[in-house]
Amino acid sequence: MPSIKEVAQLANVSPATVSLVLNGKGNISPETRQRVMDVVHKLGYTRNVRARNLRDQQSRVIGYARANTRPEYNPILEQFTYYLVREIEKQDRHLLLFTSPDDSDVAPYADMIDGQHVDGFVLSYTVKNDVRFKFLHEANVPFVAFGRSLSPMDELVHWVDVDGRAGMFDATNHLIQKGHERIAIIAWDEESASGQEREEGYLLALQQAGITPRPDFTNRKLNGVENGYLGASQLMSLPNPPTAIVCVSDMIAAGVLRWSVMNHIQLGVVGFDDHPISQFTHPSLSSVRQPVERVAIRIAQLLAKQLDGEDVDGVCELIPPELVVRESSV
Amino acid sequence: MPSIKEVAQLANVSPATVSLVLNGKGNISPETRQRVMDVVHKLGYTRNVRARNLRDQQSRVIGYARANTRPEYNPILEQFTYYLVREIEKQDRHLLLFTSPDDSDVAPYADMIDGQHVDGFVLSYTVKNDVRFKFLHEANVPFVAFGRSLSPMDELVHWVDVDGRAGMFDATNHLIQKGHERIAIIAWDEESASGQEREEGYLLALQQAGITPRPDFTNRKLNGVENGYLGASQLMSLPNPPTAIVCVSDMIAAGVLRWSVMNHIQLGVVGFDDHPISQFTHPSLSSVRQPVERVAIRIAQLLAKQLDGEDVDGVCELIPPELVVRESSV
DNA sequence: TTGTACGCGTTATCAG
DNA sequence: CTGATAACGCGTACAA
Repeated sequence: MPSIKEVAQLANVSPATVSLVLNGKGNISPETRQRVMDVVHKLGYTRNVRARNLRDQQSRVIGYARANTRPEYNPILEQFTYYLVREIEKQDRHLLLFTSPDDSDVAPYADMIDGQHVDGFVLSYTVKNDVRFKFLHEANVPFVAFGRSLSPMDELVHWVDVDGRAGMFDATNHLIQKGHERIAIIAWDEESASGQEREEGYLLALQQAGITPRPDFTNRKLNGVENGYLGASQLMSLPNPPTAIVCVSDMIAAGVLRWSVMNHIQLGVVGFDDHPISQFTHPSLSSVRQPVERVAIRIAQLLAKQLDGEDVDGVCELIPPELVVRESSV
Repeated sequence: MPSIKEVAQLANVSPATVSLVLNGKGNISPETRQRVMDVVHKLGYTRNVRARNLRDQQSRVIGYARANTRPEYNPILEQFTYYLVREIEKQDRHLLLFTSPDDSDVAPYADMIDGQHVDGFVLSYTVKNDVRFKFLHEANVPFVAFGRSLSPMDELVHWVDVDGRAGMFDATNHLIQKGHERIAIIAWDEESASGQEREEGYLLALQQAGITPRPDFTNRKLNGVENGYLGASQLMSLPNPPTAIVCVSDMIAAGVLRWSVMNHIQLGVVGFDDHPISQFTHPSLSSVRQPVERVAIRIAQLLAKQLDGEDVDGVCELIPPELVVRESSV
């Protein structure tokens, strides 16, 4: 692996000159420039990124944690990660994956900072009062979150989120338009920031249609197909049961669908995420599609701004999702 | 961020001494050692990993590419990535994600090597005669592949794979035991190494049962639920159509299931991967479960061996998968 | 254009 | 036997 010194020797110039040529800086005569470039090509020289980063006191690496508390898999985050990497590479940065035993554990983040492995972070799976927001903000480490903490910290930090309230409002409203009046929801536990948003959209749509929400129509479950099945069976054994169910995720919705097919009871169902399999469940599942690519791109851009020192505090963006209507809600 | 120099000054020793203490090397008196450690703790000093890596000529980072030619998502690889990161962290290494326009494009790999971002690679989505094998082997860069190339290169490099032949043999044999005689397969294109293995298992099981394979019973599709649907409709319009279909992936199998439900035709179906949704399709899907965690752990270990210089050439491992029987094949 | 110092930790060499 | 000095890895910025 040739170094800048070898190039300098062969080109009869100083290492400094080579550096300037490589970076298009300084006043270098065309001949010298040419001579240097020739040697660079002949040797197949490529700059040692690590040396440069050491000097610049940066790593040009972004950290992104995968929590292991959620073995259920998440196609949204998988896509998100892909788009994120792609956008970050445009900035000549890279994405480093690390694990976190728990989303509310800041220790792995501290380790990454102390080891100076990363210049900043992307967070996902945010929860209410997410401790990472406070920790990273106080540590003065750049980061952008996919999702909010629904706390005052949201004013101070950078986040991009899908407007779950609008999405669930649309979903619920769509069912109302189809004639449903008894609409239930299967939501996550109250700790989930995104879950809470989606619930609010549901309630809002009911209110606007003059329907009084029934407390027993809110069923809380962890994510998962089996939990959707369970939730549906619980909701449908209520007196005066719902005729339609909105779900905070397609996994849950798939379980609801499964229950309705098994029990031969027609049910309006709308999910959330537009999971790849939604178009092929039976019946196919109406869902709220998250604009994952847009989110990833914006996050990468906001992070780059911070990293490049253009910081303005508290930039945030809410991106509206899109309702995709299929057989489960016609 | 305190440096080793500051620690040295406060402890009244030289930076070298601090380094020796930190690494438990050299002959340092207990008092000096204690004095240094006290200052280290007082300052909250952590070693600058980048400086160390520059000196050691390594990055302690493993590269892993995500190809963007396959927007369909893959829960197996998502899990795989997670387990991989976890195991690699035990080695004080990290996983760097990068994108590749195409699995058979080595340019992104070359870039990562030239930039000295990584010490080695993990490959997945291997294809027949995978060009990356040859390239990385010749470049003398350590790597371990999840999957083979079904070429002579397989003898020279390191790979770990799930025994798709055994898995598909079991799946097919299971259907034969259930009384099926006309069993078709929906496979991938012939470029896919893992796809070919699985086909062989299918053929093997038929042969062993004395069933002559029908060429028109092999249907090739790209992965995806919609393609499974299409494949099923094509196979089922053949004269003397199959009574059962094995599929190289659960995505494809889900499409087959969908077709069979829509057309009210009972069909034995077995998929491959044990996708999380398989237990909740209607009917639930029998599938071949990949031991992803074991694969990831072995890959990380084999890579570590190479990186630590214990190289032995051509270590490879075939790990048997497990058939999970559900409603679609009873 | 170039010499030189610097970023930071490690290790071989050398002095006490 | 203990610990300091200096060179090294490599690229970049500033003064000359």
